Amino acid sequence: MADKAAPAAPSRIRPLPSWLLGRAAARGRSLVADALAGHGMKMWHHVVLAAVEDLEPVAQADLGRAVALDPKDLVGILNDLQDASLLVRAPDPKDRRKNAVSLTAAGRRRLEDCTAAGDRANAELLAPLTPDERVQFLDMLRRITGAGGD
Amino acid sequence: MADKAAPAAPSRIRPLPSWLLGRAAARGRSLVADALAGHGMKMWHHVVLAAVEDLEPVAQADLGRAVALDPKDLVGILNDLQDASLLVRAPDPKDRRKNAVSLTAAGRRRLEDCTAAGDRANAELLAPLTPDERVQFLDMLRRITGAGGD
DNA sequence: TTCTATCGTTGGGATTTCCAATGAACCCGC
DNA sequence: GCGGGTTCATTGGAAATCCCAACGATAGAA
Repeated sequence: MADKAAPAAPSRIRPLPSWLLGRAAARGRSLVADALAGHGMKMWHHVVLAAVEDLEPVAQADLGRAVALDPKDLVGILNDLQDASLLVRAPDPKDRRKNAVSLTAAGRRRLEDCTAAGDRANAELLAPLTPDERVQFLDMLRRITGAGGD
Repeated sequence: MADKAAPAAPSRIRPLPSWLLGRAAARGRSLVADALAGHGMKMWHHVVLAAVEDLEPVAQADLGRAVALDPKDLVGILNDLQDASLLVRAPDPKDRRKNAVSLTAAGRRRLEDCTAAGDRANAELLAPLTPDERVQFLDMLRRITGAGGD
């Protein structure tokens, strides 16, 4: 468990915020991916499932725009989730081009499981920070991501 | 300029630190990539060039371990950098299996350019933070990446 | 009607990341 | 010296991610 000696990055690279940020994000993604894998889900499955909960019933195009996912990739995700009976695609009587995507009861339960798993992974991710620091950290992240503009 | 409306992530996903971290890291990578592209470089080109500066003369295997890059990918990066006359691979007389990788004068100049470009990109990335916050932010990132353990 | 745009879907390309195998060269113990 | 195991640089390719183009079907506007 300790033989994964992470060598220090080059001296010019190590102090770069973008580098640290990339490393931290990679750790976060790894933790979350592991947690979700326990429920047979991947990150985008979780994201799409959560988006459907927010917007249901929702057309695929709107869904894709909501999560900034390519329509092609969304089809694959939705196929996976529908094959697992976590959501359904129903024809929209108002517009026969559209699929009204909605969660199933199993989808809602799975979403709860994934949310719990994701929260645990994130708790582990932020474990090195004090509660006050976590609040500050998230606030800084929101500002950096341009939550207010661009 | 405002038609790049970034839709809000799902309510269950948006507050996740791992999600924010991923978004912030993506922004950082994008900014740095754009800055480096102006010098015809990519992120790994910059990282490898900086690692060579730290370790030269260095064998490729050691270099790969230092930056945690797959040997195959390192070959491609080194080919690019050598084709651009930024570094040289010299046979190691002590061990004929090894290539002693060293910077050229042009490589050193390019590294300075990339460092300046990277610093500018990172300044833009952290622009929303006050100087004090930047110090705190980097400290938190270092702790999260497990700079002190794991 | 006809023209334009959007829907879900399919196909494919570019990029990144990772693993396996090769031939050459090294080191160690005999 | 000489085998056995290891490391070196390199090659080949799988898998995942991301992005763009096009299609038939459908809707809405002129």
